[in-house]
Amino acid sequence: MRQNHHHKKCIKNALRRAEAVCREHQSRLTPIRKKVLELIWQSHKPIKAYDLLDQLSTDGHIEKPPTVYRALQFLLDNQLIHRIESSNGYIGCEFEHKEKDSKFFICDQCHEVEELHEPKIDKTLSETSKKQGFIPNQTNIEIHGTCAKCANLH
Amino acid sequence: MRQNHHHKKCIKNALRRAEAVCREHQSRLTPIRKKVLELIWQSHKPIKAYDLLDQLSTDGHIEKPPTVYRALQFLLDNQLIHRIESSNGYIGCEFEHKEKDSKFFICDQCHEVEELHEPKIDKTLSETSKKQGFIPNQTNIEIHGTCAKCANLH
DNA sequence: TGAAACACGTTATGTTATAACGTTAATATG
DNA sequence: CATATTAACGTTATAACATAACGTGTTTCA
Repeated sequence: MRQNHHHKKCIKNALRRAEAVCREHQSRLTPIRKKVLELIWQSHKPIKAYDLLDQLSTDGHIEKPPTVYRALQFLLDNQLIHRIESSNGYIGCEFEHKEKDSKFFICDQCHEVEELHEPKIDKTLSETSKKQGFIPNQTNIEIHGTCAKCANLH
Repeated sequence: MRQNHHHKKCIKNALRRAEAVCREHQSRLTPIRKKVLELIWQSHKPIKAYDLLDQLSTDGHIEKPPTVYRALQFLLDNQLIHRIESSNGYIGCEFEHKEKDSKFFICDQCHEVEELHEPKIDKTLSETSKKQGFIPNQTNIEIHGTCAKCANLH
């Protein structure tokens, strides 16, 4: 797991933030939504919709796709998770953003994902947009490669 | 169409480049691959695999998915096209790159896509990667928004 | 000319996602 | 508090995107 951090804290933080956001937006963190968010936060690797579906299902009851896709949409809309386009996966959002941008380093060895926030990048991109007369609404950056940890293992 | 350019020239250029690349790589621009590349270059909007499939099919003969996906894979491998991850579409590659990176402005109004090449961005991203100890292999940037032309129409 | 590699045909299936409509639960309003 | 309204969820079906696996034809080249 990335840099020995206290992962339970991550989950707790995520839930706490989710509750705050929902309070603010006057929306509801229902049991399904909460459960999906927790499952996503089990790791820093993207998880797929159908894997979530499996984990939501029990012997007694198999959840159907719309259940999980609706929860995912809710969490996306509230900026609590991100979608990784290049792998159809979903990952917890590490920061509070105003913008809906998502910017990641994605390790192709261990599959961990790290969100990046580097004002310089935002600035450069926004300059380039301006130069072209393009009005950006949502920026996605997905950088595939090898993370520091995997690189150090050779 | 973007800035009244000579679109037939685009297609011709693309084909010419494809032939050169294939010669260089000792690979073959077969009729199917060529046809797919031409279809992709019919516009500067991403086209989807199954739309290509429809266009490849005739009254007499319906092409099957592997046909088009194989051609797409070939063109991707040879950096003649890019995949737009956020819309499952394919678009002609406007520049000769060494890197497999793909960076786009995507207009959500008219759906035209413009490839961006801005060394400053590359530089900033590579600095940020270095700082994190991340070794990038492939970078995808997809900036959704409104293009200059659509913005000027209000 | 025949072996090897490459490209394509074909069938089947896997994976990802949404439409549409009915039911239940939460919230707001008189 | 009753009931209207909206939000959330259940359920069925199907759409949209993509690949596995295996057979056949074509090209290349020794």
